[in-house]
Amino acid sequence: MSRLDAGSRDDQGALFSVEAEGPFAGVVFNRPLDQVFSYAIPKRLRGSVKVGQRVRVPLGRANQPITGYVVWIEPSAAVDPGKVKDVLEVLDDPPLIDGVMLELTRWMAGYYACSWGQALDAVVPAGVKKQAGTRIATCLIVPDEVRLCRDTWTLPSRQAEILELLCKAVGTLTVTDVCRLAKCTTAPIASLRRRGLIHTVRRRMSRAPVVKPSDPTVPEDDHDGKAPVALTSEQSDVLDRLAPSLAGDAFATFLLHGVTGSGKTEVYLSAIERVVARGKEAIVLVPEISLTPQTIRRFRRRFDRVAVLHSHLSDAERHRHWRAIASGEVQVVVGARSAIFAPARKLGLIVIDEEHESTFKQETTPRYHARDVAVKRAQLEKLPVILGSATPALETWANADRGRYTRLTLGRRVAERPMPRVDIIDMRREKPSKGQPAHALGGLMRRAMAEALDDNGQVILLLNRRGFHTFILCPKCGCVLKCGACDVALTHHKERHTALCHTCDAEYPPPDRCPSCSCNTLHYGGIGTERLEREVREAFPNHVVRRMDSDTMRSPGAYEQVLAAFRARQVHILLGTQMIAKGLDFPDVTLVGVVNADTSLHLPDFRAAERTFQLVAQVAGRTGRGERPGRVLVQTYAPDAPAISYAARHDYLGFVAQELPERKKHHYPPFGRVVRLIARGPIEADVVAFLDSFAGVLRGLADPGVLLLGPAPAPVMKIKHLFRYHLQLRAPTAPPLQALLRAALPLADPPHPIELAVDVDPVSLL
DNA sequence: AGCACGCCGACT
DNA sequence: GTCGGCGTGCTC
Repeated sequence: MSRLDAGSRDDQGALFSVEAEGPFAGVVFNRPLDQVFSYAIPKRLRGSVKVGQRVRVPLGRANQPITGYVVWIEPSAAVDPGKVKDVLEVLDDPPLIDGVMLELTRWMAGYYACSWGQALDAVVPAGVKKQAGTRIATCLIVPDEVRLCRDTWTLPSRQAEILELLCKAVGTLTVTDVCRLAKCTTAPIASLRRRGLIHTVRRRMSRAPVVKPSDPTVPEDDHDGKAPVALTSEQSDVLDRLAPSLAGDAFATFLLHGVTGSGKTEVYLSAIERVVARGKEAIVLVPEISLTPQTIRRFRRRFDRVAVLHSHLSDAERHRHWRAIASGEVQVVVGARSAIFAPARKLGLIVIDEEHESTFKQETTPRYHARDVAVKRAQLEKLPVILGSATPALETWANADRGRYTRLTLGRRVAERPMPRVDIIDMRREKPSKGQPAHALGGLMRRAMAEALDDNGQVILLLNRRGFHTFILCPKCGCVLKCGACDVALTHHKERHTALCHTCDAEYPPPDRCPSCSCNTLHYGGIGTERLEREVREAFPNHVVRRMDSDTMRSPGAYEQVLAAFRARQVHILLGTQMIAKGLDFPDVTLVGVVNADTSLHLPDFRAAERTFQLVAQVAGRTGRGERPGRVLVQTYAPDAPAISYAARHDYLGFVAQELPERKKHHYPPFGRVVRLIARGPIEADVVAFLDSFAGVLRGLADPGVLLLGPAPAPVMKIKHLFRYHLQLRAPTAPPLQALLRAALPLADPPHPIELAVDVDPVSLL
């Protein structure tokens, strides 16, 4: 796009002869308007409007002022000169967005079917847009000639004092600063100003930076990530393969396939060291759940200037980090999904850890996948990107097979530690004793836990379901209690004394009568983490048990506190949802138990098997990480399901070999692309009618290679009183789908209040 | 997406 | 006669 660098030519605009006053600014908006609008730059703003800034401009018949992004500067407007309006105001200086980000967002707009302006708006954090943590202050300036001969005037004492203060101050002082320092009102300042001895400028300034005390809950005595450890031979082989890319300026994508415990992080750190040594910067994306103080410390120990972008930063903190990164003060940015848009200007490397994680996919518009955006950004900036995982997404694996990504393998754990032995427990044979409520833990699991604990080991138990009972059923009429707003079964949370909807968080008093037939024989069933915790406490009364799920981890710092206690061996059994499955590294864990491997296996989603495999393989990797060997027990009712049996053998390749043909059969990724269109609205019939008619439009426009399925009710039919229907478009490659969306979406006109969402490369089909 | 324009129904 | 319903079409 030669137009993108037109910004550098804006002062030459006068060379082009145009009838209206040029140059013009091309502006896009956070609206579904797929056009770039031209605005004239008025004389008073000549030279100060730059590409990548936000501007206020009038739009529409009412000339409503609206904020837009300048995407280029052009010598002449491509529309009727009579229609062109003036830019009203420039909002940012220096510009927020650089040329690479403009190109990246433009690609996102095309790929994810939104407008350029919507993509841009999603990339800039709210705190940056609001300029949080800054305000416009009146600064007091002493002209040099006054400063040099200030003794020549005789002034009232207050004014003399203030003038002296201003001359000696390092940096500029504001009116409020002076009032505070000189303990005076604004009156003497105003007098000085009237005499012409000082003048004022209005300037946007950051508020006094808040000094944060270091977090006392974080223990410092950690063993991991001290000085660079000696690399294993595999690690240094991998690094040798990466070396040319780390030293050069070429686009390359690497898949780092490393089994759990093989030391992927050490490879990242060493790779980053090399690009930092060249004066370049790196972005490291990790799933939000991995942004623990431990991870962060590991990076801070190796690099002086690390910016960490959590989801819990305040607007002001986020703004400060953004500015620090943009001004080159940061070597390494570590963050979750949105950190891929960090405004690093000398980027040399991008790392995506746990690249298979679905949290990299944004579930609101624009529904981008940070891994795929990362690869695009790397391509635009000509730099290497490393995608790391023990269980790569099948799409990534296929890209490596096709030669688009370079595969690097860490097949062995560090220190020659063996992979833990995994045993599958067929729960169909573990009969509960009659009349007793079902137990979460079978006899084999209990014995293994007792052995591990007796042997001074620690235990991790995974159960991917929150709550006490997971359903409430009426045996008389057969109905399952559902949320009033959603098509979702309620979960009984005993501690909170509530029946909870996990979709909309609505709380109901736990009923004792069936709402439809009024019988009082309601059956509470199913086992969640809360109930598992009680069972474990009863079975192991002499051991300390801690539960980790989003209910117990509500207060900030709770997560780290529990992990610190577990590390200090004050806790013997740690149980929880998938938040305990990933990335934890505790050397004394000798047993991992998967309480129910089947929770995600039967979901109506083509990735159900892949997810189950990943979860079991990841949690299995939490053991055998120290001197002592580890063991894994997996309870399941589907011991023959490939997802489970291959995970038990640590056999990623075997799983892939069996799963890929299944995908191929149905033209699912990686053998084709999927776009999902979701319509939602409060009246079911209207949603159906709209999606039916839009499906007709799509059929009329689609070329023969595109398969259209639906409309059908979404698996979760109703969320927050809104009925959801969807349809799927599938094609062997992306371009026909892109073309279809481009042609059809402008014709989609969902009648209010129906909304239509477009999900390109959906990660969840629920 | 907003917003104005415009063309039809029940009210001072 | 006019206030206001929301269908249509445009936005530099």
